[in-house]
Amino acid sequence: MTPSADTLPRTQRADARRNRELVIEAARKLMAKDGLDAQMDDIAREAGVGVGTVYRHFPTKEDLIYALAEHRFERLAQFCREALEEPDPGGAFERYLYRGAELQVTDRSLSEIMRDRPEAMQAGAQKVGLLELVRELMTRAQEAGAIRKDAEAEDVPMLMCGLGTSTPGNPGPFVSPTTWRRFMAIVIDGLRAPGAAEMPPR
Amino acid sequence: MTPSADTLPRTQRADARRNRELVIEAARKLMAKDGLDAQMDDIAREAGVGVGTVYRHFPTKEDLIYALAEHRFERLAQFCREALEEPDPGGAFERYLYRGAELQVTDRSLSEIMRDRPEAMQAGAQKVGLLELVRELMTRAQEAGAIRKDAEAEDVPMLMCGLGTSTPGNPGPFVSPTTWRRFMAIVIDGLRAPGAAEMPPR
DNA sequence: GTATAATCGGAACTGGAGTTCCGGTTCCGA
DNA sequence: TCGGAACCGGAACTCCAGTTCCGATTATAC
Repeated sequence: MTPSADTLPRTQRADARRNRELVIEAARKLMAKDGLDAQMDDIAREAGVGVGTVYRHFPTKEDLIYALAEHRFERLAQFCREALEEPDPGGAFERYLYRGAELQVTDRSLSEIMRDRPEAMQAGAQKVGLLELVRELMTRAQEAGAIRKDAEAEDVPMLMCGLGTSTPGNPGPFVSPTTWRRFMAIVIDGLRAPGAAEMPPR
Repeated sequence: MTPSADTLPRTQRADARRNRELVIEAARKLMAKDGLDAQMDDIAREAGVGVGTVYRHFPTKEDLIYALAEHRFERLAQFCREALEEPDPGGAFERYLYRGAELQVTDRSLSEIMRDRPEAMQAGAQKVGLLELVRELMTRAQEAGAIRKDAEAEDVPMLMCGLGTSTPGNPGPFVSPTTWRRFMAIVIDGLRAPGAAEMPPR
């Protein structure tokens, strides 16, 4: 009898691991452009593998979306960690919002996950600890008096959801930089305001 | 020879006209609940007619969506006209934003049209003159010093697009009242701010 | 009342996207 | 080097939602 009771190799084969990465990368690229309804066949082709291979790693398209969600939220978490290094709390928080906004405007998959896949979003954000990171960033900014006290970390996703949506002047899936920057300017001023408009408790 | 050169009746048959209304009303109801991918068969059943009838009035699902868009934007236009009656310009504008927000949160079709159907939105808004109405409402508020001068009517749809999107605390298609009211409080404070954050020109 | 053209209903058709399946291929331990 | 388990590729299948089509029905003019 071999040392291990179950003879299955603990780690998957090298090519399988590599292919998994190729698929995720292909999904990231295509879904950034076409949104979550990029087709599995196209993703497979982009990755340079067959559809069968995609389905071995991700039994369902939904599973692939979950994996992608985690990947994208990890990116946002990185932004948070970098912002936490900065000395100025208010500026750090606002800069994070801008970087996040830019990512969301550039990547359809991210905004569609936030819009249409609450569970995937929840799971992905949970896994990378995004909410806590944002909360820390925000609390600092509040203690520095940079933003209103009654705002909370949970408000951020809703504020950001408005990005990545088309507007009359900007047909098509991607909004122009000036458009979303105007939006962000208003939101950030709203966050700086000392709560003039009464905000209902969460 | 009959008085009219072409013997075709100028108006369609009474039952046809009635059925057209029934279909639009059914689409309004179902798409408010299920979004734009409510199914044609279900809409027909809800209207109490056959699918064939739906397709005679609206050769394509897209055509039905266009008709619905116009219907929904007409509602927003009504809100505008009512707001224009009010004496206080700032309050009127803010009240309009809240009524619009509530409609958007209640009606998935409206937010999905604004998100995913730029042309239908453009056409519908154009037809009911919504942009001009909003502009008038906004200009008044600006002249009264209630909101920042650098905001424009075209910014409104983008601000409103964020509504009707799910957030971690609110899975499912509809957001809770407290959630969207928090969002609106921040946006309105951002609109009241005298432009502290630099806003790029449109 | 009757002719007739417009309208209706819904079964059947169609195309597209997710998923399955299995013969062929490749990696890895012995 | 060699055996075999794991993995790969992609044609084929399934399912579903939009659309078509035509015999039955009904409103309207005379």
